[in-house]
Amino acid sequence: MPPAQQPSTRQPSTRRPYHHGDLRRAILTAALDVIAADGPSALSLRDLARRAGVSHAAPAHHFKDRTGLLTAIAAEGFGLLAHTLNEAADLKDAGVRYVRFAREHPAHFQVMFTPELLRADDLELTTARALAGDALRGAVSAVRPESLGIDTRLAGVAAWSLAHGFATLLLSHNLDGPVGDKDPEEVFRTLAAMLFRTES
Amino acid sequence: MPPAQQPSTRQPSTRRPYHHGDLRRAILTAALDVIAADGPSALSLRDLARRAGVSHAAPAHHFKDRTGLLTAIAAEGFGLLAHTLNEAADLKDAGVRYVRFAREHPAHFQVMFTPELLRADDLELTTARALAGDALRGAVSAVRPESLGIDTRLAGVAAWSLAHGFATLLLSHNLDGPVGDKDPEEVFRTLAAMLFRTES
DNA sequence: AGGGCAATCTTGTCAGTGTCAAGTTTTGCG
DNA sequence: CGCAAAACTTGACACTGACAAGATTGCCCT
Repeated sequence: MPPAQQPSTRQPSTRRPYHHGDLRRAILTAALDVIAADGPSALSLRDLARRAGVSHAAPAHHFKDRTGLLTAIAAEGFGLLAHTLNEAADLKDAGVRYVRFAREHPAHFQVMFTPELLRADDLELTTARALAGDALRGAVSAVRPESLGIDTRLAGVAAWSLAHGFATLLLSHNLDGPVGDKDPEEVFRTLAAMLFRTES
Repeated sequence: MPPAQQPSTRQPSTRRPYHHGDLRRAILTAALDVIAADGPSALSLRDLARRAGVSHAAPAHHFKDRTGLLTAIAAEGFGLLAHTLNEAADLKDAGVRYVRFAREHPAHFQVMFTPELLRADDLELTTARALAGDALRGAVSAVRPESLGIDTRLAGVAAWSLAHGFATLLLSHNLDGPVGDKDPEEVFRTLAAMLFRTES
């Protein structure tokens, strides 16, 4: 179908306005849909432009590149992740939030950890990633050092690996068998209890 | 440079022979190089053909598709992984071998766990994946059930998540800081000791 | 030995894509 | 009010994956 000209601002006239209104956001959400469904390799700037009802070169004005679009997505993802990790009660809760983030924002998650698709030196990306890193380290250092093995640094790597591996395998449908119809977050809580013999 | 015509079989004549000799393997290894360097999205069938010194349509005869090529890589990867996991002494050794596999075959590893790039119903892929799954389950069930928490199924998920997450984060250069110049396999051994309070 | 068939590889073509350059419309600010 | 910049369009170019049809070669079978 012809993309149903949405004025979305201004005149309710019949013809599509020259300016979209919020093209940047429209392209971003369309891209997230495509990536969540078929992965980043299925992403086409021209297709996104068609979905938004604009010309094929319009996205370039907001993101410059295909790489620029993906970098913006990754930066947004790290921001969202940092936000939810900062509200974690303890380390286990941080892990659960990590898994939940991957499930609720699969496109962000996938792009965030595919560095060859990103502009590594992008400022927004690096600062957002640093924020997320701080949040993660904060959650790790909050646990009493006696309860974990030797090094808090290594304990952080262990926790991150467990959560990241679980989330990744979950998204790639490699845990459909073992997890079954159980709530993945609840399953992860059990795994986390195996790693750290702490409370609950 | 012009791809240095390698007769590799038959006449040492100066002109390149019509048949390549082992084009399938040549394309595969070239693809692995490209993927290891710049990820699957940088893969171009025409570029691989140029590297092998054949025409742009030659690869299609061996792999049909871009998807077919990636599926063949994934199948080969699962075969290699199954082979090394079957020789593991115990669960921790299986984890170490898992991480070593990811480091020695980063292209295989990346493609194996990117299902949207693969032909899901391919026979060679599904059988190879099943073999690898059996090998993993074998390594998990070898450990005495008392030493791990409750369910062996869940213990397997925990071990797989830890190894997979560590390998993934390693390949995406997210552990360059924490691991530093230490041997990653040795670091992982420490993490594995945290998960399972078993021997050594 | 040799004839023919299938596997392998080539050439040609088409639609689709990312990116750049240059022009057009609109917004907003001095 | 006017004008510069932002937002978007049109056009073009090189590149890609895929398909079709033809050329070359290895190999099997009698």
